[in-house]
Amino acid sequence: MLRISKLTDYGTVLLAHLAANRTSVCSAADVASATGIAVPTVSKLLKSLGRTGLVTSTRGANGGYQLARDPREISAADIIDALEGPVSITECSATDGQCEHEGVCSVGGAWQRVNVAIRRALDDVSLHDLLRSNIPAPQFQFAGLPISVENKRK
Amino acid sequence: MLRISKLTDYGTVLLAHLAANRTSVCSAADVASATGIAVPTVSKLLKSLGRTGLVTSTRGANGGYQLARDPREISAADIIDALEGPVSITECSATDGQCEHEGVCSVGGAWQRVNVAIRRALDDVSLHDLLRSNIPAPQFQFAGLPISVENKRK
DNA sequence: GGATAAAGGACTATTTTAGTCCTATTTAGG
DNA sequence: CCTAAATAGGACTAAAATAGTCCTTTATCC
Repeated sequence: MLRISKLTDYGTVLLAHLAANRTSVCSAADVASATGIAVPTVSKLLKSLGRTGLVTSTRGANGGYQLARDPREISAADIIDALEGPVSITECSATDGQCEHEGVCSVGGAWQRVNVAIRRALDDVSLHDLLRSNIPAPQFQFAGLPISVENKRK
Repeated sequence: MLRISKLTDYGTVLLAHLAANRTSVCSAADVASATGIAVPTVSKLLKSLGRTGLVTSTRGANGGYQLARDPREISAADIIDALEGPVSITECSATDGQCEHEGVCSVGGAWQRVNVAIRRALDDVSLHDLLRSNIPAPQFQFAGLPISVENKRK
């Protein structure tokens, strides 16, 4: 466990697509069909990424999204922060001083240091790095169109 | 976000208590009253920790739990593994090869490396380390008994 | 044999996450 | 200036994970 949410994982896929198409403006629908993730979900994610400044948006006809800056300048921590709020391994370390077990908790500050270590690991990996390990993925297609595999049950 | 569950956090507090009382056998009730965490919850956690070998248990009258090994030999990763299953930042990296987006996912292997970094951070911190940062905690007491503050709402 | 304590597991409630949809606003282009 | 194509924002629902409780069984001490 200790995992990022599915949505954050999707978000990374979306950013990867935008990074691979930096020159063009991509609509949510474009990105959705390219990645196989449902349109409403893509839309929701890109909105969040827009609010936090990882992508820029253009409204109106021919509008869409673009990566806001170089993939080297976007870290894994940025992505997680944007979609899940600030990285922090325990509740305490986020809203510090508010822990209900404060009087009893003998561990408190301990996790903070773990947190710093994790934070550093996440800061050190950029979107560009994430893309480099990209083995060009075979894509499921039918009649030339990528097939959405979302919502399939195991 | 990207946090450990509340139960794992509690688990660490329990282990900290056992570490501080290595010489004696502590019953679940003892630990509960010392930490202010509800008995059934403590019991559930200690059972899990027993199954995964972080604590040893003695059944019957005067039974209870003891830390299985030196606090230096128990890492944060061990604790998380015991209570949440194997650390892994995405679903894919846990049950690899089973991702439903496999054909479309261009990011896959990327998170794995982030995962390794996090894993390393968690392996490097031992229960003993967690205790060192322990500022002796003031405890809420009433008539000499520690007060459980669990289930208080904000 | 009775009391104490863990083992195991079933069960419920709560919270979080995922996913959808509706309405308003912005912009390009005929 | 009207229409179509987009994003913005937020309400809402459904599903899943988490937290927490309780009950029954088994082991051990005295």
